[in-house]
Parts: sequence; C-alpha cells; structure tokens
Amino acid sequence: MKIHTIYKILLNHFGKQFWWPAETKFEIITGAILTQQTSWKNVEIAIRRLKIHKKLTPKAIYEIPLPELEEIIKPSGFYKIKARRLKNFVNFLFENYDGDLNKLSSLDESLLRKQLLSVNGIGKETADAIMLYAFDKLSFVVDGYTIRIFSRLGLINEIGYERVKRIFETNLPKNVEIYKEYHALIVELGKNFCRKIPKCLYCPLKKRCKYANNYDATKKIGKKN
DNA sequence: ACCCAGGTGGCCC
DNA sequence: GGGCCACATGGG
Repeated sequence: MKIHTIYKILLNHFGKQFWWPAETKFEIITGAILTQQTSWKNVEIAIRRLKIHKKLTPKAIYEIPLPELEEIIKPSGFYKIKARRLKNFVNFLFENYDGDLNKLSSLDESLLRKQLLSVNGIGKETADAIMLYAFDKLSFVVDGYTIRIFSRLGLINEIGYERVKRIFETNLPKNVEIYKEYHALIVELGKNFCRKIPKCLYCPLKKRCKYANNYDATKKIGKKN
C-alpha cells in the first residue's frame, strides 16, 4: 500500500479541506503558533480577537505590550508562552528582515527552514506549516496524527520527524497543493477517528489499520507522538 | 470528573 | 538522542 494511494482514499472520503483558512500570510503564521497542541476552535476565537483589536500584523504584534497580547489571545490556551512566541517571531522578523515577510520567504528553502527553527517557539511542525501554507514551499508537515496513523498502517517504522517527513516527500508528486491537502486530510482523519478506539469502526482506513482490526477496547490508544 | 487538542522547550540522563 | 514535564483554555 502506497502513501499516495492513502491520499486518494482520504480525498475521496472527506473531500477537499480548503486549508489554510486565512486572509493573510501573517494570519497563517499566527494560527500556526497558536494552534500548537490546541484545537482550532480555540485558535479561531483568538484570531478573531486579534482582528477586532487590529493586531493581526507583524508591526502591531511587534509594538503591543506583552500583557495586552496575552489578554487578547487567552482563549487559545498556553497564552503566556504563545504571546511570547508571537513576539519572538516578529522580533526576529524586524531584526533580520525589516519586518517584511516577503524578504524572509525569498530565502533559499533550506536556509528559510533553519531561520524559522532558530526562533524559540517555532519547532519542526510549525516551521513546516509556515513554509507550506504561508510561503507555498514544498515542505511536508508531519504532526502527531501522521505518525500515529501511518505507523498503525504499517507504512512507517521510523518515528523521527525528519525520517517520516522524507518518506512522504519521496513518495508523493512534488506538488504544493497535494502536500497542503494531504496534511489537512490527515488531521481530519485523526480528529474524527483516532481519538477514541470505538471510532475506529467507522474509519475509512479501518481495513488497513492494526488498531481497528484487532483493537483491545480496554486499552487506550497511545497518545505519544 | 475526567480526557483531549492541527507542539515546544527545558531539564535530565 | 530520547523520556518527562509544564504550559492553559474550551469542548466532549
């Protein structure tokens, strides 16, 4: 069973996901940071509040006092650390790229990724999400669901982030739209079918999944990534 | 009253 | 390099 075949099954089952919902690149970046270990619903509230206060630009985040930013994004959870992370990113952007996202995104891809990863609070998944969804770079996003789902399907043995990322990138067409859609579909699958064992019964990948086939209902799904 | 969410960094060994 | 842990609100 191939990585690309699973993509087609998921696309057929769920349809297009229209990720990433946002009006600007900076909104995508902000969302990527705020959604760390947090449901998108909560992030939407925080983004809406940022818009209401007209703070959804690099300059506005750069200038806003930290306590004020914390208050606005509070609904997204982990609000103190996330406010600090948003500040870290815009500080980095102004110190190195005149606060201009276009200057940042015009970097060579491997340098761009290193630059993003150098910001405290931007890890691998967030960096790749920014690369792919904000800057249209060919960088596959691996999340917790990706590793859970594809190890259960027996399609990956290695669970290191970079290894898994490479498996997807070497088995898919070099197409940004497919990368975007695939990650979104994996999240949709995960949200619907991988949180509680009984839900496995209705999963479109049930036949291929070790857990769905012979699950032990007394045991919980490993929540480790 | 639990459990979980579109992770990350700081410790520790 | 990996195993724990804190971070925190809103929804099931």
